[in-house]
Amino acid sequence: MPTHYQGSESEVRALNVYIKLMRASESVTARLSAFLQSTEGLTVSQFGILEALYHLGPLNQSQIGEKMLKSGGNITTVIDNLEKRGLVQRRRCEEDRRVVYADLTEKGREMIGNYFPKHARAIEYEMNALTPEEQDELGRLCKKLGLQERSSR
Amino acid sequence: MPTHYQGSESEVRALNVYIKLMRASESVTARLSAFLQSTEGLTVSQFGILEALYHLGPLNQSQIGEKMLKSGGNITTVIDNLEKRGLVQRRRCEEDRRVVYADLTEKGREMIGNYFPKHARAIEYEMNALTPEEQDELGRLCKKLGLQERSSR
DNA sequence: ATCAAATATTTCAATATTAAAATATTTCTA
DNA sequence: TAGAAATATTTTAATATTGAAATATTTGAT
Repeated sequence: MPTHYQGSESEVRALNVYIKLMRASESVTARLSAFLQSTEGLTVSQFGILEALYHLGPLNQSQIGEKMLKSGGNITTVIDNLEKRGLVQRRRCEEDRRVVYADLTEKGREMIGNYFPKHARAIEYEMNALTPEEQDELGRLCKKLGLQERSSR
Repeated sequence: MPTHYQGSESEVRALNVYIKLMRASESVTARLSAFLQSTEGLTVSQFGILEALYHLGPLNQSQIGEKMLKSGGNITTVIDNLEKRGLVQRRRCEEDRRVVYADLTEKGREMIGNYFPKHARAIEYEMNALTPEEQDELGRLCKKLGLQERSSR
C-alpha cells in the first residue's frame, strides 16, 4: 500500500519508508500489547515504567519522563495507576523536596521479574521474521533515524 | 542505551533492535506531530483520516479502522472531533443502513490539500538522515517485520 | 538575606485508545 | 418467513497523552 502522493522521487521514497516504519512498529506493538494486557493486565506504558525501575533501580519522575519520551503530566498519571495497583511506591526525596522517586514494591518486582523473560521471548519471536544480520542492520538504520534532531526548518 | 537483560544472544539482539525501532518511530512521530499540531492544530489520528479520505475518497468507518489499525470505537471518536471542526461529514449508506460513510467537506479538502505537501517535505527531511539506498533497505526490513502474523504461541 | 528565575510535580481540559456492552440493521438458516 | 447469527456503529468506563496553568521548592544574582 504505497503512497498515492504525486511528489518528487525523493519525497515518494521517504513517504513509503515512513509508512512501512510506522506499520512495523505499530503492528509489533499491537501484538506485544495484547500479550501484556491478556497475561498481566498491564498497559505498554505501565510495563515500560516497571521495566525501567526493575533494570535501573529507583528513578524520579523527570528521569522516567525523559527515558520514555513522555510528558511530566503523563508520568504522574501512569504512576498513579501503578500505585493504585500496589506495584510501585512513591517516595519524596529528602535532599530536594521537589523531587519524587518511584520504586517497585515487592509485588511489582515479582510481577516484572516473572514477566520480563516472557516479554523477551515474545520480542525474539517477533524479530525472527528477520535474520540476525537483518536485525543488526535494522537496528543501525533505526538508530540513525531516531538520533536526528530537528532544530528548525 | 542497550537492554540490561541477561538473556540468550538471540534475545538480546532482538531486544536491542526492538528498542531502536520503537525509538525511531516514536521520535519521528513526535516531531511530525508537533509540526501538525502547531501549524494546523490537528492530531496524528485526525491527519491520518483526512489523508486517507483525500487520497482514497469516501470510506466507511470499518474501512478506516482497518486502514489505521484502530478500533471501531476509536474511529467514532476521532470522526466526531473532525465533524465538530467541520472538516469531515458523515453520510449514512442508503443500501446498507448500518454503514456510515465519512467524506471530506470543502474546508477539510482544502486544509489537507494545502497541508499534505508540507507533510511530505517534513518526512523527506526526516528521512534525509539515511541515503536513498538505506531508505529502501529500511523499508524492506520494516515490511518483512510488519507482515508477520502471530497466530498463537 | 531577598526575590526572581528555574525546576519538579500535579492538576486540568481536551483528545485518543481499547474492550465490552448496547443498538440497529442485514443476512442466513431452519 | 421468523428467529438467530453476523455486521456496523455508538456508548461507556478505564487508561493514556499533551500542553498549559498552578503549586512547591530550590538556586542564583544582587
